[in-house]
Amino acid sequence: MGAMVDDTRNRLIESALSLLRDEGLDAVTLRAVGELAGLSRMAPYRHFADKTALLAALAARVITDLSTHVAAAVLAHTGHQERLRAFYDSYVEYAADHREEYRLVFASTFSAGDHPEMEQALDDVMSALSLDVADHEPVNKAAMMALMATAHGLAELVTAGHFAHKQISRRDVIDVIIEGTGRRGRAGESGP
Amino acid sequence: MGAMVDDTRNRLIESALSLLRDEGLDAVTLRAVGELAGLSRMAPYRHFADKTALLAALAARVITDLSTHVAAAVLAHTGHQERLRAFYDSYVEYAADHREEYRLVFASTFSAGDHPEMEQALDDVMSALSLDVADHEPVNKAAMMALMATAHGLAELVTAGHFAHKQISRRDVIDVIIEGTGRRGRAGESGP
DNA sequence: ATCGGATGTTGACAGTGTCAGCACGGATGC
DNA sequence: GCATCCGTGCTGACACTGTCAACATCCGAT
Repeated sequence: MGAMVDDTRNRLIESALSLLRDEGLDAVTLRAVGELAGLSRMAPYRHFADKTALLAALAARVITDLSTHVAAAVLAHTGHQERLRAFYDSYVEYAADHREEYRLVFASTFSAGDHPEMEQALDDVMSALSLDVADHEPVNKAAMMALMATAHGLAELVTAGHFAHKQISRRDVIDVIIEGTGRRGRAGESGP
Repeated sequence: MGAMVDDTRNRLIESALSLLRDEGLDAVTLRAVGELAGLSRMAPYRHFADKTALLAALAARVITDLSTHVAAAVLAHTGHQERLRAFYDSYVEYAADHREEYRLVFASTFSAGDHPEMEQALDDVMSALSLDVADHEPVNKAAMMALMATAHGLAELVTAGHFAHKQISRRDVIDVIIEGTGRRGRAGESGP
């Protein structure tokens, strides 16, 4: 296939990421991406089926970044409660600090299940993070899902500005959640 | 201002909603909306500042619908645990049955805080629903936020297809969540 | 040396949101 | 009664987008 591990392909993703960060999703146009990568518009079509394929690849990259960030934070703590807090804190922190990127991952433009690369990245993140949070004990799938749903919901409310606007601190909300979540997360009752 | 309580304005919103439901967000173009309302393209501009303003108004409408649906389900039950379950169930159900509409509400196209009409609708929903769920006892803001975050996170994972694809039932995940959430949701410790 | 495929380029096109400018119609002033 | 104005609607034009075709180039295998 491509030259050295698909060099230009990565350069295109990197260009798209840069545009997304600096100027928002609207600025990520194929023409702009191509130009920033030192190529012409249609160049991306030699590496991606269409624009959404490029965005999906970019989303996969973002997911990996998020995962790295959160995993590092979680593993820096010991004890279930502490890791759980580190998980929520770092997850929301990443989303807040990388608003445009985070929102891209859940953007409505791709049905998520359409792009295997992205689906794969999401699966990896979920199982890996759940394992870390639960101190590497087996985790049941439903609990894993609940964990991710809660984290994501928090992140969206934060990136949508529903915290800053009101007089609510992230910390308080996470406290409330942990209070309830602390007792779950390990293997247990249900499971297909 | 407009004629009878802004008749055409509502007709435009209704047309946009119809398009959104039947053909997805991409099909909601100003030209199509105008035509479906029996008008020309630029007509919407006499009632909305630009396209995102129309979408925001539409989103506000969807939020109200969602709220009605969930409130009815919650109030049909008694007891904290039962209402909590009804809340999650009906919320997720609405999102699953009105995928495109639900995703519009949290679409990245508007920063949410930009459009007061929508912000207002969201605030109303949150406080009203939280009150219902908590059996009309005072609710602390952080708990309210936690409730909404969890419900929204669940809804997004469902509409993104992350449940159907895997072998996980909504029910199991909601069970796990309720198990932890049951003890919160009332007024309590913290406060601004 | 030559062929083929991968990679990249420009031309063209339909579709989009939006800015101007013009047309109508009813309410309001005298 | 007439003039005026403003809310509402329309078409024309424009810049920009994603994408299809068709053409150029280069490098490795035959």
